[in-house]
Amino acid sequence: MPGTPELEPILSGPPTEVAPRLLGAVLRHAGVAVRLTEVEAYAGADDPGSHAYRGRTPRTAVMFGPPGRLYVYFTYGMHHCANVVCGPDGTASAVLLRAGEVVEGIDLARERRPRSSDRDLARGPARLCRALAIDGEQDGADLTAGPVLEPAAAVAPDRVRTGPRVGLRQAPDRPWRYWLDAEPTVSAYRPAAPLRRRPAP
DNA sequence: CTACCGATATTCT
DNA sequence: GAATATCGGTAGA
Repeated sequence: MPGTPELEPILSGPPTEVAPRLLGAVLRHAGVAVRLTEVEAYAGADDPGSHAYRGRTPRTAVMFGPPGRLYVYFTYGMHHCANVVCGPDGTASAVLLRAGEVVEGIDLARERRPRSSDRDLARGPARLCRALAIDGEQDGADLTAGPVLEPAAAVAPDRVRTGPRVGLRQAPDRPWRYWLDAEPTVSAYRPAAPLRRRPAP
């Protein structure tokens, strides 16, 4: 189809290079468009924080496939989160879409997240999926056809900030979270949940 | 704002 | 049995 963006140059290379390229890009699906303001890199076999670290499972199969697809997983028994699978091929690397700003279809997004402020509509990986109506149906979707990813011009390097990934106990030393400075839609940083003991009987 | 808690599929121990 | 790439509600400072 004419005008379809060419994703290959954007998604080739290690996830730590792909992630900052995705900042400012727009993901469109089901009547809503979100401009990405925060992402995280996951490097597959060498990365203890990655779902792919212990090898392929039914859940993670898409990450082991070709780049340019969406990896959607279901977690905590109720939420979906979306990643862009990137290259090089066979490495199971991906970039988690953590947050963004709704730039189109805001009324639809408000319907999908009724008690949310506009700022919070896509602030957090599961909220972003809800606003875009992304769920398990989109796992493995081609990003030039299903949910559509529209790359942005590279943002100024001094607008990109990095820090530790959110909610991970593993590999906290890798500052692989990337976000745009001074964006209100960037999600709040939360360290990994501490171990919680079962209450006494 | 921080802190806790419940919901509960998938995966691992 | 227990942890997890989370969120929304509630309670409190």
